[in-house]
Amino acid sequence: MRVVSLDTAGGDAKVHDQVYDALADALIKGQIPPLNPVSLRTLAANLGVSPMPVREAVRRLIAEKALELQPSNKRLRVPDLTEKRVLQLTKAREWVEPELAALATPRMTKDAIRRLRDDDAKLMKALSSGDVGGYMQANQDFHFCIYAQADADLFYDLARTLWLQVGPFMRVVFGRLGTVQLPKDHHQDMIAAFESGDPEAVRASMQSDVREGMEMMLDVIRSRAEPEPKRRRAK
Amino acid sequence: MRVVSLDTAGGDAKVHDQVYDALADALIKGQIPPLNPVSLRTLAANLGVSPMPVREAVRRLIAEKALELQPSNKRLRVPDLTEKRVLQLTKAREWVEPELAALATPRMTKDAIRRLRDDDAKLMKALSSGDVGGYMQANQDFHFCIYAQADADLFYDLARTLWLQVGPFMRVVFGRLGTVQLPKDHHQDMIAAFESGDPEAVRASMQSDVREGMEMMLDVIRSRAEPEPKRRRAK
DNA sequence: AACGCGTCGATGTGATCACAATATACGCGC
DNA sequence: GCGCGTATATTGTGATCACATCGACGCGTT
Repeated sequence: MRVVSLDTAGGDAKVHDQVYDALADALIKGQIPPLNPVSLRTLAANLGVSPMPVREAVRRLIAEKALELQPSNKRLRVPDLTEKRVLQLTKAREWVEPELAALATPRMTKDAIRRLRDDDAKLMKALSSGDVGGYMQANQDFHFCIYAQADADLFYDLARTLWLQVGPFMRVVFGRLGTVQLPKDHHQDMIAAFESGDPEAVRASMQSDVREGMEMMLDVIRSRAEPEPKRRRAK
Repeated sequence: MRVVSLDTAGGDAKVHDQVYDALADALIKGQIPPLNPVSLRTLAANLGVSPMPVREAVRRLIAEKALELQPSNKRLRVPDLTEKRVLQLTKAREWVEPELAALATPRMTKDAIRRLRDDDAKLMKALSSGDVGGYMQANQDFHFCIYAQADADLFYDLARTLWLQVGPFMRVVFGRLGTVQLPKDHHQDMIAAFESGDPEAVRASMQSDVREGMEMMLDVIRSRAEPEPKRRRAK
């Protein structure tokens, strides 16, 4: 199964941007597991383009730490997460995402709030049916629907790069825990806070939401004495 | 005068990394003014390499928003700063850099503090002699000497990308204000706080330092009704 | 002298070729 | 059967070529 594919919609979009979007999407959804090797030519062949635009997309993802180049050998792969790194990612997410949510609060439209309810419904549905992919998609849609309203592109992009780094690991977390024992999210509280227009309540809900998610990830990181060296190759 | 040059030291460092370092250094020091056009081939010729590694370095800098591609026409240039963007950069810097300083506090070695004193001395010297380049260099050394001690690479890199974005504009600020009427920095307070090992005092000093610098920048942004369309080409 | 239009040059982008370095697979010897 | 060295394949990197597109400049006309 190919986990990456090109969006063949727009005609004049740069190829390397399409490749970037495809790769970023696959990463943020956790479709490419940590430590999974990636090669320029293989990707290029799968996407039906020359290695050139793939190089540019990959260079960009490396800059965002969504991919890494192994030091001695020069293989390209999805980075692994250390405990130290998770703690930093947690701190960063606990700052930007509540900030974005607070900024978005006075700008939330009725339509956006409706989309939030819709996304949360999809999320609950995916949760009860054990659909990990659907859960991650709905959760991502929920959060970034909020962040898009904040009108703060620098913070938005920062949040994006942070999700790009935690994405591959979220799938691992669900693999260990399953969707059954997920703690209750704070989406309902958040929606209520949006409707009453209380930025600080929104901020608090978002921070709890982020914190609890990252605590789960931290537990998984700590619990793996040694990661199984089994590597699946996503092609 | 060529504002970018390759570090010809290490032999096995990738060329595109050297190009990146050279460009990033020039940008962070404000040696390339905002809106200054940049071209792959010109840079490649100046650096004595093929356009290929320059493309990769530039792609990385675009990802970090240190360079931008004009939308309709496809020229490459140093981004301009809007008021909205400065406000976001201020918020971000006021969070990461005090955080880094606080993290660095218990890890500060005698040697690092000595370097701080040294950098601050250079800074004062450059200030009194009106040496803008020397001032920016010393200020950068001072801050990143601290950040390097924090042992938090995610935050460190974030601070770096933020400086990359404000760098070109700092030079503009000094061009408007001159080095004479700079407000007193908080470097002395900070050094004292480091020596007494008080993270919160360090954090407060750093935040004031960042805030006042960014307020100066914001004033300059606001004061320019229309920027002079005069563009110098740095070659 | 001012304006319009066409040409030329320069730009970013993509494809292809070449190369050194390394991982992987294979086969030989023990 | 197992260890190890060699050979092959694949990797990322850099250079060069080709091309569509846009800006700049100059010439011509009014």
